[in-house]
Amino acid sequence: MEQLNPLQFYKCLADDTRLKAMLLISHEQELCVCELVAALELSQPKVSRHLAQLRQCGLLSDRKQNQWVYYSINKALPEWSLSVITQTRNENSSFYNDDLNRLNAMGNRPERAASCC
Amino acid sequence: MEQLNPLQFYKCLADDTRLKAMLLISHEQELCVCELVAALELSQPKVSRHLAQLRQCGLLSDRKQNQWVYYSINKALPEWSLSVITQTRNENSSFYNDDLNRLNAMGNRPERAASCC
DNA sequence: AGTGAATATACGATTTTTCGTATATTTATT
DNA sequence: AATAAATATACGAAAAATCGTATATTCACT
Repeated sequence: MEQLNPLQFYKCLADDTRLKAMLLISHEQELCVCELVAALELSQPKVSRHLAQLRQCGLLSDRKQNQWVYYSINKALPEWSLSVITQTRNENSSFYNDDLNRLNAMGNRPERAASCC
Repeated sequence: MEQLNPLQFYKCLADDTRLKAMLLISHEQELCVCELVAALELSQPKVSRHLAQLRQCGLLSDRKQNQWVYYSINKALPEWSLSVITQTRNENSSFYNDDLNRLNAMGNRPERAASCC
């Protein structure tokens, strides 16, 4: 288990698919693969591959529920990197706005189990 | 003249030479090419090429003085990106500390003209 | 057991990025 | 004018990243 270094962090953000996935997940708290496939209009293997890389580098966490895998921002990330993600999301909504619209227009989105209570 | 988009910004940071150059320049206000060559222990064309890319993308400004070209963080960058650079510099000093030591150990550094007064 | 949906992975091909080396340009100095 | 230092650029080679396609895996449902 090694500490995230800034070069590895920025390499993860330096790809259109990965950056948009990160910003969408940050905006929505968590998303499953099929939701990202719909939002980004990309093939399932492409999206899955990039998510696997983000998870391996420690930027994303995943949880399985039924047949779905939900990805979220890894809360154990260093504070500076969480802050970078949040600021990028807040100040660049036009960069991923079309994707967000497609996500909201998507039918048949999987239902989350209530987290508790 | 087009607006910096976050993907282009992070692509610029996703290279060891460019990221370290950015953090060192941010730390030192401005540096010339030969200072970065000494600090990073890299060839002059390699450093020059990466600095040209950072300038073309709008991350750096340059000014010429005598035979030297000084690079500094472009103050016209969007606030979020300036903040990302500053936070990355403040929270990752171990990433560029060896380079900073070599810079400080460098002899014959060019003298800056007093900026004014 | 069989089917279908959601996800992950393997592998070769392609594209993109980076690099070393040589050379051009500019400025100061002799 | 000639030389040297600092910097920039060109170009083909090498390395790295990405991709499409095929296929494997897992789980729910019948």
